[in-house]
Amino acid sequence: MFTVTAKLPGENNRDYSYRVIKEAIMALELKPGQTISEIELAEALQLSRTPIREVLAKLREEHLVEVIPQVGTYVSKIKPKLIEEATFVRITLEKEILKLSCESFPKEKLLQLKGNVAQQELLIGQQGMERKFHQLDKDFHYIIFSGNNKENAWDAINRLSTHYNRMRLLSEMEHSFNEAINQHKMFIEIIENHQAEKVEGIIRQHIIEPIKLWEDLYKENSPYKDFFDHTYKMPVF
Amino acid sequence: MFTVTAKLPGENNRDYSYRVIKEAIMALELKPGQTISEIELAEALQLSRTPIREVLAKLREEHLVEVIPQVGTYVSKIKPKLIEEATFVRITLEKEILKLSCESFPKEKLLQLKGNVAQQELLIGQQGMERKFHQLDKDFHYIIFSGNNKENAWDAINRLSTHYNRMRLLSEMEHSFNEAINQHKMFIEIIENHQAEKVEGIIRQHIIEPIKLWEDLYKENSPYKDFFDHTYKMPVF
DNA sequence: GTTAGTATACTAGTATACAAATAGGAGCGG
DNA sequence: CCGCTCCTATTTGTATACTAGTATACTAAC
Repeated sequence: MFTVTAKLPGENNRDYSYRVIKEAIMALELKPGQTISEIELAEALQLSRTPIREVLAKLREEHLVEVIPQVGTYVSKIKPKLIEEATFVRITLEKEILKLSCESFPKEKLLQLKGNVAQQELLIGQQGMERKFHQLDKDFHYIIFSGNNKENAWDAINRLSTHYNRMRLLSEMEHSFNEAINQHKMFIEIIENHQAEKVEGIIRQHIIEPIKLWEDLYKENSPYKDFFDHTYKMPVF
Repeated sequence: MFTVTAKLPGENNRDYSYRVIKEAIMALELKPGQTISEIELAEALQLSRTPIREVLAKLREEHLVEVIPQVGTYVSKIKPKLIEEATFVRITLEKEILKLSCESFPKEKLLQLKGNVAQQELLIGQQGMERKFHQLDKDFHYIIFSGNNKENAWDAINRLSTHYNRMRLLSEMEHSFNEAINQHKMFIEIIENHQAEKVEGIIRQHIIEPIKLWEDLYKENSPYKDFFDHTYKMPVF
């Protein structure tokens, strides 16, 4: 049904199944709109329904599944409205965080940023490294927030970005991530040289770029058409 | 143990217990640091542990309870770091939303805002109306976000504001909310007259004002001292 | 008196049995 | 052939029994 990785040490069954199921949804292995029953999941993970139910409750909070009582559970289709709101929140908060970083930023975190980008560059030209790159990308932005002591703010963004990130995966499967890496380098430059005036432009670009072509994925003749919830109007960027 | 209100129609046991337990925590009826066992809660609500467990998992996500396996469940103490992050996120996002509102805002929502403020004014001078006022206050800000189609952004703020809001309740139990009502009126004025340049000041004031005196609550000789988690450093405003 | 070991009671984690509600199809009457 | 009714299979919702880890109070040895 989906990739079941090994249970990590110190992980209880709930945390374990949360990790595995969420990864499957975010990697589009469990497809938007697909039916998933509690029993199916429990059997796939060799567990009882109890921990699975608690995981589904959590995923429902993140808009990743929808539960209809006595009927079934579905993977949420990608909703344009949630993409738009995530975009708004990310741009607004990340702009402010980057400006703060221009005033002061811990040296140690700056080193972490550089190390992270170095790892990103190692992936250039390789195939099938999308998931690895996405993890590094998320780490990169988390480091910036953490350098400003705003870890929970990043968590809030992350929870709201589930639909944005799934769409981004679709749109990047056919594109390279060179551009994103260059932008990350510019982030570091801006922080190091205190160029707060450059923040506005680069942030907007960095966040909107990956989803600019999303109309192609959304429209009638796209193979991914059914992944989207068409009951919501498509916002314009 | 705590106030158990009646079950609303169409509410399943999980939604019901979530509402009741969260209200009790947010109203400080269940005190920060207090132990609450699943069995206790189940008995108080006349339910089994299953729905209670799912509620506790949800509340843990919102940083409202902490679960230590095989030991117990506690109401989270108020953490300065979470207050600071909530303040940052609220100021940043709400500033941007109010600026957007200056460009355009639905007439119908503007009427809702005015109706809401009218209700707030009816509470002036009355005692014990803190909870009612807080509900109206939350509604007021929600209406603004909803007028910009950013309902989920508000939800994200709200989830992050659980510690901010509990502290605010403490600090307002001895103060009036006249000032807040006046600020709400100014919000409406700003939107109606497109005075984007006034946004910055009023937002900062509105969000920081209620927690300015919080050092009094936090320090050694305060009766509420134990409500706070002193392992975190206190940020400065 | 102090300390190490042990029994016990309490906790959350998990599995399972049962209830309630819905959807879909078989069967029947028109 | 169409439409209605009822039954059944399947789903999530709930309750309960069991497992395993933890803290604590008690006991016995030093």
